[in-house]
Amino acid sequence: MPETPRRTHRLPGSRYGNRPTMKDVAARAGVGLKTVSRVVNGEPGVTPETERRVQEAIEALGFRRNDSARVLRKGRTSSVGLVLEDLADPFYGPLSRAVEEVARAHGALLINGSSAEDAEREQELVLALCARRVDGLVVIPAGDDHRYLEPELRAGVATVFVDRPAGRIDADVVVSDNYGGARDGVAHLIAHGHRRIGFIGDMPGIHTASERLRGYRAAMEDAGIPVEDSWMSLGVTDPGRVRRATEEMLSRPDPVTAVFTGNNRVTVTVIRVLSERSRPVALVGFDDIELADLLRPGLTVVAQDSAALGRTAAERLFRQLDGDPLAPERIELPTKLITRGSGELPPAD
Amino acid sequence: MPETPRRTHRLPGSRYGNRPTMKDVAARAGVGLKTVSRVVNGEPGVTPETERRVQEAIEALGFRRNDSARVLRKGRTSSVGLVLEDLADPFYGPLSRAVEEVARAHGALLINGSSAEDAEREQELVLALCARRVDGLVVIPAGDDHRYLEPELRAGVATVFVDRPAGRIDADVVVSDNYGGARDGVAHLIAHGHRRIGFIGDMPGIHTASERLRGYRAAMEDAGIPVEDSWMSLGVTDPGRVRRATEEMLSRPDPVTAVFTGNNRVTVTVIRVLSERSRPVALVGFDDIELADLLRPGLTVVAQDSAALGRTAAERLFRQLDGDPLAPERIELPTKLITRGSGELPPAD
DNA sequence: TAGAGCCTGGACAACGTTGTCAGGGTCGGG
DNA sequence: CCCGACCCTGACAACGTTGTCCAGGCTCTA
Repeated sequence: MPETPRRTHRLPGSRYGNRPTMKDVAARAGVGLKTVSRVVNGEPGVTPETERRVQEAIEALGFRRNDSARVLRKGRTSSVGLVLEDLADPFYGPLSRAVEEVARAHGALLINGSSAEDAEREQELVLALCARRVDGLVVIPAGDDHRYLEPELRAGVATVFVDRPAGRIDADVVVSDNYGGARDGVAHLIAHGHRRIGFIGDMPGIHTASERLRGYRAAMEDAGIPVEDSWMSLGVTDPGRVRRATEEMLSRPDPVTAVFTGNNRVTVTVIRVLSERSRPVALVGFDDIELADLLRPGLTVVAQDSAALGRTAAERLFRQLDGDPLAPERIELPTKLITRGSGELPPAD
Repeated sequence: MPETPRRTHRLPGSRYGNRPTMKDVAARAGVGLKTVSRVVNGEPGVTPETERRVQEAIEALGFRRNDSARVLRKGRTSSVGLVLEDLADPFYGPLSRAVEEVARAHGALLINGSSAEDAEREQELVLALCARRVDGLVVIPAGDDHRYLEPELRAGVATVFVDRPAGRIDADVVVSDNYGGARDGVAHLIAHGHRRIGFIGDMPGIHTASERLRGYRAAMEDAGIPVEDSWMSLGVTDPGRVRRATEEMLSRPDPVTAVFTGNNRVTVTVIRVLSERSRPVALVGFDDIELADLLRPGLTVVAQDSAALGRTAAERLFRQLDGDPLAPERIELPTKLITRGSGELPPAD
């Protein structure tokens, strides 16, 4: 007695719009399934004549291999995830591109997303990427606790943090020398005769911000200059408040004669404020800015090489993936002081 | 006679680093596979007690659902691909971010890559994305023949082109009003008394470049000014050649008194050249530039809203995905003339 | 001409998940 | 007390691909 045929479980509607599968190709070419697979993957052991027939069928049907199934079988997705703060921030453009180029050289695609500086959103993104089984992760952390990544690390997801270190887990990290860069920048102002130097930066809770603040303090201390609280403005980045903070520093009885700004957003606003004033104020900013050389005076900056950050991180990632079980390491890239005028103005006392 | 047990086909080494599967979770929680699936997906029909046990096992094992398998089963990847020219170009930052935000609002991730203005690389990327079965594609085309996408379109991959139209296929496209913007920009110069106006732009093979050139010609014609060939420099974008072209226009017996630049890379170089000269030359550039207001004179530009391009394209994409079988359409977004000084300089005759 | 060995091709299981369906238990009503 | 309705749970197939293994046909040599 023949079994009653089991009802097929095909999904309703157009699954992938009903794309042809290898089975369809095989049927059309009159060969076996595996032979199609061999042709598609360029494996040896297929006669030219058979290969031609298969190619023809592929062409005719518009077949395209389904990588989801391939991934499921092979266990590798050939893709890496990049989580950064904001894709639209010009600082991250070269970084993303560098990661992409390295990934491309290793045959991998890049999936990326913006955390918008929100720890929860960062975690959500990272875990979504892990669920897709990206081979590796490059993360510019927003939060300060990454223990949620522990199971992933144990499972062998290669991970490299960039720009800021990971929180509460042991992982590779690639950062700029924020401390040294800020120290050099401030020392540069001191060398040009300044003693009352303002610092405007982000919340010290952010690693880069606190390192840069530390560099500022170190340079001042090295020069034997006691720092007054009123010279520092921390946790201030939106244009309105930066403007107010700058004006305050410049309007006191003993105004600062120079300003060191902790990141490019702050720098831009400060330039605007200073350009409205007649008395020249020296300025050195952390992070380079496009067209900085065209301003009058040219903008002196402590530049980090964001492409190098991305490239270094991605290369480290693929070394992990290539099997070396490397001990987590902290890699620090140097910054570069670029003098263009604004940092060389003498104090207007 | 008992069958000899078939050799298991487990892959060598650490597949996904041997991550736990639902089966493992089920075993540990002492429940069935499907029950775990139900808990993971928040489906109804599980008693709180059972759910608790499952959650516990998930936690203990560090289980994370494998989306590759899920995709294979469900036929939707919840991801969209974005192919652009260069992730590092500031013009594309806001565009990418906008696409990402729309995708996020629809629960999708963004996979993106740079074509580096190379048609072959564009195709390679697009097809790789199709193999991953992205639900949709946003493409800034590098090539001018997209017939290779026909099978994909038939298979139901939603596709929207941005910034430039697709070549030789019928598809949605979102572009800026390049023609109108350039015409307005040049007309603005004419209105300020200029008659000898230079144009420096990309190869007319690139759609945006030819449209902007067309706008330039139209404005000149509207004003009854015959255009001399020596005023136009086409297909020139690298700094060295732009510099030479600019200097040439300015050193002839009858030098141009104003320049219209066809994109931001060109604009930047021209600003550098002009800033070295004593005689003021008016300038209007296509594409806005950060800090354009801080230059002296401020830079007058025809600005496109790159975030709006991305947002519009992505929204259109998801409307396609939500089922409306929309007829392919061309959507044109307006540009905006922003006057800041450089375009209002009078001719120095 | 037979046997050994190679080459090509195909059958089949397995990857980890979800949809379908059926079994078993509980509860309430007749 | 029995039956049906309902709820929870799990067995099983299927998604499309690739790795393994075997069969059959061919060539080459003795």
